[in-house]
This record gives sequence, C-alpha cells and structure tokens, in this order.
Amino acid sequence: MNFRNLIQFFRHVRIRTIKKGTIIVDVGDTKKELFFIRKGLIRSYLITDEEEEITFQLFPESHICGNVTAILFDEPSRFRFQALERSKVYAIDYDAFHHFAAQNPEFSALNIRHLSKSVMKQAFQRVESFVFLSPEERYKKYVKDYPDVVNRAPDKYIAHVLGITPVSLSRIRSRIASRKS
Amino acid sequence: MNFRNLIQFFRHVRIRTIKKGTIIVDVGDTKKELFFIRKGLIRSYLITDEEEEITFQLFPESHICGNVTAILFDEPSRFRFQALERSKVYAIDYDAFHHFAAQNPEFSALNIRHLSKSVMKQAFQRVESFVFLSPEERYKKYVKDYPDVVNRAPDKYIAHVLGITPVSLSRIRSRIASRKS
DNA sequence: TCTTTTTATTATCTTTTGTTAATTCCATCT
DNA sequence: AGATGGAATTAACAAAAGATAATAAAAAGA
Repeated sequence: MNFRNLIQFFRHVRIRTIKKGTIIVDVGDTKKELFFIRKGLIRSYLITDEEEEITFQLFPESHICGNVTAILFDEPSRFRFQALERSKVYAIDYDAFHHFAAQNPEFSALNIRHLSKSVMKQAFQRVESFVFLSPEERYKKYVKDYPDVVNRAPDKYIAHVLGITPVSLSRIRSRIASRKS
Repeated sequence: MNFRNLIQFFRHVRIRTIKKGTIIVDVGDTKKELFFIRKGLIRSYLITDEEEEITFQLFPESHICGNVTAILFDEPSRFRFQALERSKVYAIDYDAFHHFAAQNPEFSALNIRHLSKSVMKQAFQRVESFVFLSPEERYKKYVKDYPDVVNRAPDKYIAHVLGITPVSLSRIRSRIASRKS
C-alpha cells in the first residue's frame, strides 16, 4: 500500500474514543456507519413498547458493529448502540469506504465482503445455537466463545442476548455450580 | 443484456428438476453451489449423534439456499439439503458466477452481494425472533411470514426450525385454537 | 467512606416445555 | 377398500422458565 492510498484510507476511517455510556448509533439513524472495535465493549439494544430495554448483542474487541439495518436494508436503525466501557473504535462510513475499497484490491482483508462474512458467520452461529441448544447449553457455549464478555457485561444483558430472562440465567448459573460440587 | 451475455449467463446457471426426496447437498460437500428455488420446497437438516434429524431451515419458492458453509467459511457442509417436493431450481456455481457477475454490472439484481443481503436479512430476522419472541409468538410470526410453507411442510420440521419440539408445537397450536373460540 | 442505586440471587407460584408413550389421524401403497 | 407406516395429538410426569416480589450483594456517586 502506497502513501497516497494510506491517506485515502484515513479519509474514510476515523479513530474515535468513546466515553462510557455514549450512544454511537440511535434508533432512527440512517447513517451507514460501521465500527471496528479496537478496545472496549459496545451493546446494541432496543426499547419495547413497555419502555423496557432488551439487549440484542454485545461487541467486544476486534468485533464489528454498526448500523446494519441501514447498510443492508436501507432502513433506519431499530437498535441503539451504546458503549458499556470507554472504547476506542475505527468508525467507517460504509458507502465511502466501500467505493474506495472496490478500487483498491490491497484492501481485500478489510473490504466489505470480508466484513459481511464475519457478520454473517456470527448470525448463522447464533441461529444454530437457538435451534440446536437448550438455554443452558447456549449459555455454556457463550461463556466458551466470549469468556471476557461474560465477565465484563452485566448478566441481565447476557440473558437477553441468550433469549432468556435474567432470573432464569441466574438459576442456570447456580444449577451449573451446584452440579460441579 | 445482449445475446453474448445471455449465453454466458446460462453457462453458469443450470436449470435442474429435482425429484421429491432427492438430496442436492450432502454433509461433507465442499462444492460452492447455490440454488434459487423456482418451484418446490427444500429443507436443510443435520443428523445428531443420536441419529436424529433436526431440520434447520425450509426454503420455498423464490428463496435461495445452498452450501453457505462452503461459500462463506470454506468448510464442508454440515447440513444436508433435501427436496420435500418435486422442485425446479436454478443451480449456480458460486465461484464461476461471482467472477462473471463482477464483470457484468447488468447482473446487479442477481449478483452475489444481493444474494448475501437476502441471506443475511433472513438470518438477522431469525435471530431477532429468538431474542424478542416467545415460542408461541415465533410460531405466529412464522405462519404470517410463510403461510404456504406451514401448509406444505410437516409440523415436526416447522417445530425444529422454531427451536421447539413437535409435541410443544402441537400444544401451541391447540392453545391458539382454543383461545379463538 | 457512607449513601444511594443498580444488579444478582432467592423464593413462590403459575405457565410452559421436554420426555416418553399411547392413541388417533392421515396419507400412501398394493 | 383395507392394510401399513408415518405424523399429529393427547396424556402424564418431571424439569425448566416466566413473572413478581423480597432480599442480598455489588457498584456508583456524593
């Protein structure tokens, strides 16, 4: 990659430091923005009619999150994305970056097809975990796959990600613990 | 689209008629093949260690199915794809088609980015249905989204797609029916 | 540090699901 | 039409999950 390209690259990728609690994508946002998480933890969630927040996903280091609804379906975001920790991310404007990456093959490792693959892989594995595993097995798999996230995010968030209630997750945990002794 | 392109197009897209019961992708297959379903119904499933078949997904008309595992992750298929009805499909060799489509912008409506989008949209919506909906609500949504599939595929397949047992699905159905009267 | 607030656990009760098996229903085949 | 096999329903029981509330523990803020 030459110097010219490097400059071009950084025109599309901004480094952002995000304070804990900051909302980086809000419900209704149409901006096609992607975030590569270098440090920190982001959660996506939506607010039900009963004003309850339901966490949909948690994104730790080296994961990609963003306004997928806008990027893929041209619809405003139904989710809100919030930093659970002080985070550092690469903020990427999808359209500009995509256009740029298409003209610069050396960005294949970062290009949009690779991004979609990683996003898709996650989505597929998640569907599989719902179809093939019980809630308890799902929790165990999550702990195995994201050991750090489990220690950094509140259980109530983890529970919703797994499709169960926080109370149920607490019971699953105590069940596992009691079986080990 | 000119005549030359049309010929090129059909070099990569084969029209296949599939007899009921035929397996079009088997466990272990590495061939990167996609199928656009023109007529019929395909199911994907895997076989557990206890020799039990668990249906993962059902694909009716105008849906796309195929060896996504091979295409996205370069891994052999863990699923088997079988025709539940006599079906007609467009069979597409992914690599060849992708290469061809990249050079022919007029195929944008059929190109691989559009295919991935549709596949992704489904995966996302499915994850959401597991996170935000109860089994009963999930079933209702499935009936709404795929009314024809519900009438054409056995309940035991639908149940696994929804992440529940056939017995539980039967109870949900009778529950809904009794509430209506 | 002490207070306040949020989160996690536990308890109680109700509802739902899983499991297994029996029974009924339905489609297919000869 | 009658027999056969698979699918759906129902039953019975155990296990798990949802809902709500009370309590304990932990985290955040002053």
